[in-house]
Amino acid sequence: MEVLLMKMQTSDPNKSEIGRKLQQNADLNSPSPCHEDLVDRKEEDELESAKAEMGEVKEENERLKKMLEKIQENYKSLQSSFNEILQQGATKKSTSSLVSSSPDNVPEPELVSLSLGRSSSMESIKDDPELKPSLTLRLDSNSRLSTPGNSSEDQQKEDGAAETWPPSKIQKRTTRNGDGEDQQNHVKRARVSVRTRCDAPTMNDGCQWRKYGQKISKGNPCPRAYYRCTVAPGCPVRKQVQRCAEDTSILITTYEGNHNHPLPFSAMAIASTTAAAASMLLSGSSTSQQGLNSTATAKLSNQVLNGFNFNPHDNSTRQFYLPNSTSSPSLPTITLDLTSSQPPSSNYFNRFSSNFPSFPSTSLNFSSSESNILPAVWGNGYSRYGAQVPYYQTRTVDLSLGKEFQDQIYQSFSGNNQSLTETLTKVITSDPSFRSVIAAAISSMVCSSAKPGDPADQKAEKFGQNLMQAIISQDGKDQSSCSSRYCNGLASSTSQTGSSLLQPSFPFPIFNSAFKPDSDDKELNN
DNA sequence: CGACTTTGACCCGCGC
DNA sequence: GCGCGGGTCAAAGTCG
Repeated sequence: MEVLLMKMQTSDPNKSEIGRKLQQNADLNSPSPCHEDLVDRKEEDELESAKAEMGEVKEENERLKKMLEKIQENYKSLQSSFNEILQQGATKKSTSSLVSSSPDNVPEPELVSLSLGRSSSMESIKDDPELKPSLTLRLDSNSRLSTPGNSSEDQQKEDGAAETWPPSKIQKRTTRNGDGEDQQNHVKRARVSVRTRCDAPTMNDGCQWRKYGQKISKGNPCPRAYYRCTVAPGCPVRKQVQRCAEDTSILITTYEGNHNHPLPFSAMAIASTTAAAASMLLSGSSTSQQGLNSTATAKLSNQVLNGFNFNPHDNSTRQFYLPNSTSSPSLPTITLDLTSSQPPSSNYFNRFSSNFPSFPSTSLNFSSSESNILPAVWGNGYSRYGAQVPYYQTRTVDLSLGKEFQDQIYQSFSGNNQSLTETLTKVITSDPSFRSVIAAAISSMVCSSAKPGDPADQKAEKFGQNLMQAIISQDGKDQSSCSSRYCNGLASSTSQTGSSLLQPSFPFPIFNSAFKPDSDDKELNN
């Protein structure tokens, strides 16, 4: 924005200078000595170049003006939508609580079908109530956004919730090792399992990992490898890598914990996505009476996580059961299934790339399925290896987005309909948990822009910033969603050592502005 | 030589 | 109490 203003300002001096030159040129048209002809030519050249320069600057200014207008429009629509939603928020909450309690007092299954992939293959099992597993994903979580005002104790509790690894063992082990971590909260833990097609032994997710163990787990001939993050000493993040028994081309990477250090740029995508997913899961299990045994699957396009190096080569949507060992029944696990890729032609966001050349081939592949989608890992209630996964009766929270949503987004991007931000706002604000996932996905999109610094890249980045700022400022207002917590989760530990530590790893002002919502208007209005 | 991997031993929780 | 299985440790080996 500042660049634009500077350029607009600098264009005026150009004009006046050129005017002066024109005047000089007119004066010089009168007969003059021969040696002055050379001076004339020089000045003519200068004039020509100045004219050309001016033209370029004008064009650029026009472009930037249009960008500015569009951004401002988007911002205004976002703001008005949020205001609307804020006003309606109280009524919505009461109605949703009414809806959730079924009239016949039959406890409904609580399924969170966060289906960001496009799959309808699970419809076959949707109607069987026994097959509906449990994920208590309470969207009106009691958890509160950790703001700078919050005590560090709160944050530690929150951190301990998501970052404790291993759950209870480490408590005893750490006494041996001397790692003083807060292991109090054994209940709030979450794993994020990412299923990808990958030929390499592990996915390149941008982080540094050190292998500390390998085991042959029961039911899967492929050994499971244990890694811990070595980016910073004492980082609690672990990951398990194991190939799927049914299809060895599928790599199941299970992450647990949040990084307590600034992340490499390339690791942002996966970290934010998994943190969002984990946070989403925890927001449910934290408030659920019965939801400790929750498992969820979020089917994301395999291109959403741009930090990954893997090559999807299978367009078919297949369902797999995770080995019981991977989807440990004792831990809430959310599975990001990236194995069902889509042909590029069917991908709306790929189509956007024509309008936004700097957008990477990232796709938010929202499900077009109209139904509740059961995650692959749930299957028929039993893992393929015979271990029963106990389910609890739960409430249905369907986050799957229909084709209408896709069309709206596409049309918005095409300029045929309401603005994209307006559309996204409607969808995002309709569910706080979904906001976190959107924020993560968008961050990964913006993160991976190919050519930093070019105008289109800045445009894309601005868009992401606006959207995410709106998302998180909304979070800050209702204090109940998890997207802000996921941001805090990423930043939480750093806040103990210094608030500025995280900043380099988050290229977006959004993460900073989340803690100072008042700055939003100033920044965007400038 | 340091960082990383391998691998057998060990610890612990859980189910029977 | 016992055995099983998951997860971790740590010494030895490997690699750059």
